[in-house]
Amino acid sequence: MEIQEALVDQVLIAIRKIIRAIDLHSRKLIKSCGLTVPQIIVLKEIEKSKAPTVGQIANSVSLSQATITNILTRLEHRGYVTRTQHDDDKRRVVVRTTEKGKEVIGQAPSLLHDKFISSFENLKDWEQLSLISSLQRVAWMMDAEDLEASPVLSPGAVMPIDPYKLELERSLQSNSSKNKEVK
Amino acid sequence: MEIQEALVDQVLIAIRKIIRAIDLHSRKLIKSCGLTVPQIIVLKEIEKSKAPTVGQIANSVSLSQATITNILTRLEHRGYVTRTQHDDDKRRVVVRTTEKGKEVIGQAPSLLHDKFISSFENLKDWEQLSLISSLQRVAWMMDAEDLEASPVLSPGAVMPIDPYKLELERSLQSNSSKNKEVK
DNA sequence: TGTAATTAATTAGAGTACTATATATTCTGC
DNA sequence: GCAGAATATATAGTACTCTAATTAATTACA
Repeated sequence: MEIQEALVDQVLIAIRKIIRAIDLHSRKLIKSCGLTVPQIIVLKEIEKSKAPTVGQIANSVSLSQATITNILTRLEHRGYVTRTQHDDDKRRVVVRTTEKGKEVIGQAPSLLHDKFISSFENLKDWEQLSLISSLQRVAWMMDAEDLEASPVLSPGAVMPIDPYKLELERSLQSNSSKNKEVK
Repeated sequence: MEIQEALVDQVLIAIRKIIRAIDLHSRKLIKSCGLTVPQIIVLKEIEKSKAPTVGQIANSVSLSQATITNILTRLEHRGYVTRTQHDDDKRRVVVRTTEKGKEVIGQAPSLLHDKFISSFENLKDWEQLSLISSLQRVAWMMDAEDLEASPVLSPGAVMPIDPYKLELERSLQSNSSKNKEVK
């Protein structure tokens, strides 16, 4: 029982270290390319799904609408995106990248530390898959809370892991359509 | 090569989902107990290491000193902690929990989702250890960047995993000294 | 048709987190 | 003892993120 608690603590500690590492990396990017990780993610999403609305971006990148509005305001001020009213539905705002915006994403660096990426690439295949599977599993276990009235988890039931295997396989099959930002 | 990039993307996506889940949970805590996760972490740390200075707290919880000052200001306003000048070295500020502060940590809920914790506890032992090992490994791989002139990573070298085994074992041995916040 | 409910985006307000800078204090070397 | 270096904390400024409330536009239904 106490061991369980110590282990759960370890989970939180490890996650907070990861969060901090990602945040620090994001701040370094500001100096090297003038954009933060969230800004690059949003810019890329706009490029990927041509001329999306604010809400669509929010759904795609899993952030609140208010956050996207916030980030877009900054990107717009720097001339990387434009906001125009939707023709049919005037409540909607259509977002597009400018030429300047396209240019800056083209040369945007990797969203994860170079050291992490090289370390990751040096792992054996099964180790890579195991890492990703673990991360996705944790993400899923945390996400479950929001699914009110989710499928019954009987006490003692083993966590389903299949969704992640599926997601992983899907990503492997569709990777040819991904943009290359990692050299 | 392209598969590698898709996998690295999967890592970032999974981590961002985890970050968001933790943030959302933290915001829910504000309603249930009036404190956020970082506030609880800081409060607990003050309790644990009796009367620490601001810098000591920052080191213990791996946040910048400015962030701790920020959080302490809020905790002080609500009467959960006090700040007093150190007797010998007047640059230092000694932080202590008030009675009100001790009370509120006593009834503070878990820092991770209940669903996550119950899911985690239902995992087999090796699955729990595997999850934690993966998280710690990711944290380590990301942290490595900050260690300028770190031990040479020859191209093709396998990532060392031992530091985490050690950390894990240490936590298992010392868990009896941990406070019980998870029922 | 016209009001009510819904939907889309923004605004307001708060918390976390950083870097860089300022301020106060202590230590060091002369 | 005192000027300059080092240390500890606080402040300023920025960005991300959320929820809740507002504004504007569309849809539904009576």
